[in-house]
Amino acid sequence: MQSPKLDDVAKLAGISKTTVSRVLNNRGYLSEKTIKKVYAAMKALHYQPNDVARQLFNKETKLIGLIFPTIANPFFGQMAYQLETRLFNKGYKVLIGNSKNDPKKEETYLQKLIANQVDGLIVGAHNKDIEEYNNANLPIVAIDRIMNKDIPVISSDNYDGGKKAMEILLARGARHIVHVNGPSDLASPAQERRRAYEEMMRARNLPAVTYTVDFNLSEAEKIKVFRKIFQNNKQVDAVFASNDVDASLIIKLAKEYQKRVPEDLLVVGYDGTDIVRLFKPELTTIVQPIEQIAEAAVETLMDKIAGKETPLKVVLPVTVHKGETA
Amino acid sequence: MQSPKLDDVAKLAGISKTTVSRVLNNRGYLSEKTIKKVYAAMKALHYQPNDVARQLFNKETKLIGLIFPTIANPFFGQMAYQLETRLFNKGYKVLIGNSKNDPKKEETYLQKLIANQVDGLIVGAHNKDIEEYNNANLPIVAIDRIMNKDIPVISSDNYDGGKKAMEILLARGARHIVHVNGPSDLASPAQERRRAYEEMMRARNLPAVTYTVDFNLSEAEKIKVFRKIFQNNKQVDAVFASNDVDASLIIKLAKEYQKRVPEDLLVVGYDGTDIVRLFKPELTTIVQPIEQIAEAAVETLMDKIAGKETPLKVVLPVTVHKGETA
DNA sequence: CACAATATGTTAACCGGATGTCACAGCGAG
DNA sequence: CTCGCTGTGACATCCGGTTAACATATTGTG
Repeated sequence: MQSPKLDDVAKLAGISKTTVSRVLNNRGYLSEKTIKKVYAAMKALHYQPNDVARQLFNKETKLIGLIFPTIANPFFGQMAYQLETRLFNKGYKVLIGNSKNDPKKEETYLQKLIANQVDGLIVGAHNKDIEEYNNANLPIVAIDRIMNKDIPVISSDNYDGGKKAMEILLARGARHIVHVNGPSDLASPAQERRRAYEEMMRARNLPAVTYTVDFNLSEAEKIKVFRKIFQNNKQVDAVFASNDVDASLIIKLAKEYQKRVPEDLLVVGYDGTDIVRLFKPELTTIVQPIEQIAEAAVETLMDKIAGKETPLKVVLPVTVHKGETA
Repeated sequence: MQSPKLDDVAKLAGISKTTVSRVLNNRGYLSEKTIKKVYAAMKALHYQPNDVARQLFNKETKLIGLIFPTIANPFFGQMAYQLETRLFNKGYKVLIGNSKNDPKKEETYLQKLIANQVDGLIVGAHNKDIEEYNNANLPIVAIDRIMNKDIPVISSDNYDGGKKAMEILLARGARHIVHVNGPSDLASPAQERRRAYEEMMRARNLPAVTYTVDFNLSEAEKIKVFRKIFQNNKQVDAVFASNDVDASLIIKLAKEYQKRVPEDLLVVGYDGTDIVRLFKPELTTIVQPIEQIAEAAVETLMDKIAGKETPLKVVLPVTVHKGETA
């Protein structure tokens, strides 16, 4: 009851294994008659070539590994979807790993993917100090994360995103603006938003207050941090959040502290996925060009796999989704 | 510059290939000394065993294929995340495929996954008439989709979900309730919601009006259908939607037709993902127990892989998230 | 000292398919 | 008739690791 092999097909078609392989791979001289016989036999047996055997011989798996914090988050979910679609069109399959909360998981994932001989890797996970990437003799592309000098980083224009968010808030008269960002020791281009925030505050002689939440924190833990925003900054009149999930949590919390949005508190989010724009159109947010990022990541990875030179940095423009929260 | 092999490790450790393999697989008699030597050599060479070669010999890949319409949708994104997490803990990797809009893509995906020798499959895609599943001599579990008599279906209690939604709407005095569901020729347990809807309407001598939208339709196409709800049912005072995305679209449209939610129009959604409850807490929705579904799907699949008998149907309870839209 | 248990090596087959080399038959063209 | 192209087969080797069979060397134990 086990699956048929090349030999079985050959026998049924009354020809040799070699010729069947020739048909499958379109090599050498072949007559119409044999080709038809082979396909008929394959159909009759429901023959599916064993890719594992091919992969071993060809040293190419047509597999790409994806490592993200969690595809349950709409930003990464949408990103993974876009990447998968594009990779599929190029004949690749996608092995996905969620590393959230767990550098160890990221590490074992990386090992497993390498062991599984993936042809390349696209990484958007948020953990620190993963040594293995350096020894991974493998085409890698990073999304919104700086890994090492050899790995290309695809990201949106985080500085401009920060600037745009701040311009909106300042134009609406906010002065006590609080910023939320990831840990500053995590090398991520998202730190550029912080730079934009701090520079623009400083230029106006306003105090810059940045709260740090690790992306991997649980909702409860994040809320703990966000409470401090309200408790320690009575005058706060605006928040520039590092993503839309955080922005939503902050808006939820605002009610508890008797702050109406947007009357008493302006909020700008970040990411602007389709899902947020559908579910929470009132949220003003900086929209990352997910499709373009995915496109650039795949193209860059394909180039690396092909052995071509690639830019080490691709920066794509952001846009603004104007809602009512700012 | 290519990756080291078992033989290289053996040479460096000054022992034979066989012994290294023994160390790796923990078989036969081994001395502490050799074990250490082997690990030292592996570390020195950055040796990673080639799983493809192992897979070929063992006829087991530790790969599970996932086929969903699109993980960009929060329901499937969260589901995929939960599945992946559980499968990872059991030593499996996950190959993911988004089949949206495209029966052909589902078919080629299925073929590719089979060719890649996945050990099992979890399918939640929404296409019709995919023959290949029948010949796929492979452990398969379906989520919210009826495939054939041999494939177990994991789903939430759709009839009860429909009933709960209707009870909410009827209790709030709605009488002209419109239902949105998937195509009735698609064999899905979600049709049970429609049955609950129609039975409860009929029991009250109310006209049952069900609109059909294929899950795979684009937003623009869906909106076209939803407009008809308002155009053809001037008296409509409630909508029971088949998912939260559709519910959101309908709420958006309601404004255009001068219907306030919930004063003029009640809306109940379906799925109740974490993301919706965060971004749109005001939406009343039937919450599917995603974690439990994922758990049951993985357990069932593991049993099938182990050759055990499994139930052909697992039904899990739904709950209600009470917002303000109904 | 003999015997069993422990530790390691050698060799070869195997997983399923790809590929290169030879051999050989049929057939049309020159 | 011979050359060269077309079509097919037989065989061996390779990909990288696993495993069974068998041999051998080193210990420890009664």
